[in-house]
Amino acid sequence: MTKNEIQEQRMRGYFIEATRELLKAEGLKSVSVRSIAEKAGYSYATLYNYFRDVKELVFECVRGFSEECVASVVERTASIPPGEEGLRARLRAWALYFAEYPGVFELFYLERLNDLGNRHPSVNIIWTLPDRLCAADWERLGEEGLPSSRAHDLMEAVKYEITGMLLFYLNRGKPSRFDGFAELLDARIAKTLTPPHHPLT
Amino acid sequence: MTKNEIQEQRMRGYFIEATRELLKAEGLKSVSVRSIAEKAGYSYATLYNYFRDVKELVFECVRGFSEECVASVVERTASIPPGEEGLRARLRAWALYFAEYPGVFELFYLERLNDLGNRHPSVNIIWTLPDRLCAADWERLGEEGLPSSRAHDLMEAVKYEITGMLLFYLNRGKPSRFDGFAELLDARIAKTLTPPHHPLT
DNA sequence: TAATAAAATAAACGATGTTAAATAATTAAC
DNA sequence: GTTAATTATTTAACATCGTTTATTTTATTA
Repeated sequence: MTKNEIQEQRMRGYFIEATRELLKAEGLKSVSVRSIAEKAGYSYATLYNYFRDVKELVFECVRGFSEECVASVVERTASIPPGEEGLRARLRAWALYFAEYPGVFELFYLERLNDLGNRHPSVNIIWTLPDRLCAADWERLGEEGLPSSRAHDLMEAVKYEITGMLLFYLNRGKPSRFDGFAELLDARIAKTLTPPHHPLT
Repeated sequence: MTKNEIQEQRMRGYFIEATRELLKAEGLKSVSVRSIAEKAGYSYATLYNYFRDVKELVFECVRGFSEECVASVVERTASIPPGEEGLRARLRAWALYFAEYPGVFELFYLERLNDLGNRHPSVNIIWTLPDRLCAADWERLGEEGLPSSRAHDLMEAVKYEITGMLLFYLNRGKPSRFDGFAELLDARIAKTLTPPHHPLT
């Protein structure tokens, strides 16, 4: 890495860090090219020497937040060994990270990235985040006899379901308080992972 | 209704209809107080004589779209009697309405309504839409012996799950094409409503 | 018809993202 | 080490946005 590249990466880092702080503390609504530049200590026009536009900058934060989320989940569930209980706990911790930082949820799932195209790397980071968190749990359940196709189905179901719950809770106030959300979250994870043996008809 | 109230309702209707058309055709990004007013044939300042702000106007469209969605689902599934098959078909048609009109999805689930508060009537219209669509199906399944608590759980699961799927498909390009989404939708509805008798461990 | 009330609009404000021109800082050449 | 060229940064400007205030037009009433 040449001298100029080091400096360039440093400058990008200043802007990215400023954006991260704004996103975490106040959410997307308070992230503007001017507020970022002020926090970074530069003029807002300087930003355009290091990022194509403000959307590129904002989505540069995805990787960092995903790593932070992984760290949060690992720390909160370190004592729980791989398996069914670990799976539930890690899915729960994954969801609670977004409930704690709604601005990160906005960035991951709500913010449009029209022109960046949907092949942007951040989309895959977001999509595969829960899979990475629970890989060991599914592996263990596989060793215990769970077919991998069934594992895949369950993971898909619970991923979509929790994302939908977060959407309603954070964006539509359903449920209105955190307590209600946490309760609902636990109940739904349990029921989806171990559905009762009771056919519809 | 007095003469003035009639005129006021008419004026509100002009703006609401203009907003509806913009939303359906081009999505939220092209909805602005100026574009609405131009389509309605008035100055943009006139809008503020009939709506507190543009968010109030935009959310006034929710009821109309929800009725349109109901009509679409009813029409597409009229021949299917209440029961398990009807349930699947109506949930599918509900999701496909949003896949067809991504702008309506944005309005229903993505657009913030910070200041309007989360007790706004549109939130309940949105939340209960699938319940109203499938009420007869659940009723029939109840008559056939399905416990209402189980029905409630399944409906909750499938509502969150489909919303999550729509979020990923419309906002993150997962899956990238409609075919993939429709296929995934059918598969997930079927699997969630009739999970296999196979415990995790 | 003239005075008054109401409705519609034009003008303006502050904030947004972005670009072009102008200044400051750094590097290269001598 | 001073000057010229290049690069980095900033100021100024533009178009667009939501909203408010002042002004003009339209309708109603005396």
